[in-house]
Amino acid sequence: MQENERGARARTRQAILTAAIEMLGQNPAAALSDIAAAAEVGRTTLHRYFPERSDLLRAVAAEGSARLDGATANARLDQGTGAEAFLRLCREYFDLGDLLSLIFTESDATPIVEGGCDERFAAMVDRGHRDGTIDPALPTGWLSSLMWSQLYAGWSYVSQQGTSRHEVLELVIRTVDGAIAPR
Amino acid sequence: MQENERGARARTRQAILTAAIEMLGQNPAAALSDIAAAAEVGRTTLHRYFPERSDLLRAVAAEGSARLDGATANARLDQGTGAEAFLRLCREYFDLGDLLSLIFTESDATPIVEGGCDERFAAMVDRGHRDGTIDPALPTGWLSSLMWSQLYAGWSYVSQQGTSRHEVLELVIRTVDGAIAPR
DNA sequence: CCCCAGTGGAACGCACGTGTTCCACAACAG
DNA sequence: CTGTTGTGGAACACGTGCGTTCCACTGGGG
Repeated sequence: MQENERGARARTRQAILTAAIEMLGQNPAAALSDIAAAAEVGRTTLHRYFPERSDLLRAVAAEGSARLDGATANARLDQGTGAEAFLRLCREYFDLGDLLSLIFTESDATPIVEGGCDERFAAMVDRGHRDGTIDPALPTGWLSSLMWSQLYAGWSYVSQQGTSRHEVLELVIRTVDGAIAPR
Repeated sequence: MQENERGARARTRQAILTAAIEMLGQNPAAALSDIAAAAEVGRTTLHRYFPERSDLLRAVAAEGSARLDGATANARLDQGTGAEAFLRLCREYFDLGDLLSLIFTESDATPIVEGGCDERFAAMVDRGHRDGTIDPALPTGWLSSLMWSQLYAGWSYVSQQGTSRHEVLELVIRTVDGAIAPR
């Protein structure tokens, strides 16, 4: 949003956004006072940056979309076989961390993931169907659901169990790999 | 709960419970007035059966556990190979319908699924690990997370997309089958 | 017929989250 | 030192969900 902010203001705004992503991921109905406390700022300060709850939600969605776009770009979806790109994307998205809960839980307005599946994602799946590395019986939409649910399950597994982040990522990759492979 | 209820009372209680499972699955913070409306009863009547919200939540959890136990029993986890039993369980659980959302969303108190994984589930996984039908690299806890996340993704897919219930179930089975198979 | 269990609408007090205003304090640049 | 900037506490009004009480209506069984 405000690109011209510097120093303290930019830092405070970012702290609030980060705390909001964490808290809203755990509970989409989190109170503003809880988000303010998590960001270690007063509720008054939060309202100074985001006058209404909807303003904060919009900023969180924008921040989420930006992080998501960055991760998608890092995955270089147009390189290698379809399945290779798919697994690379999973690895990149897994690093989104707290944001995964938020993306997966988004039943509300201002969606982070654009509806109808990203076109780069669809192109990657098509390539995988054609080069024989992705099971042609699995439609694009289901592959998207599959990926997000596995990523969310993995992230929850990290948060709840004591297993290390890297170890769980390998579990996710292994099961996704098996799930999308042709028979 | 009240086993001695008959006729109208039992019917009303069941209607409220069914509506509560549906509404709470869509939104865990659903208002009691919305649940009452979904059950086509007055809010007063709802309070007459479940004085406090926590009473309703406990009854919903009990009802959910009962349905879950029934489905688990139907799956005959001790028959066939580990993987066969695993997929049978997925088919049975998929029929839980609305309840899947509720089970997967339960971040609150009164959990429906007992913590630490059901012992029958663990025994089935162990058998699958030994008979070579379930990838030994996948621990029991992860297989549980995997199953629930796939079932939830499938159920959401049915609710959102126009795909038929049976068709989606086959997608779930296919991906789960590939995910748990040894390499 | 009357009784009564079951129901539901209306209204109230309460708790909580939200959005707002006002004021006090600390850090820092002039 | 003085004014500006960023902050946060206190208090208020408002809306909403919750839990309660009271009363009127309906339908079936005695």
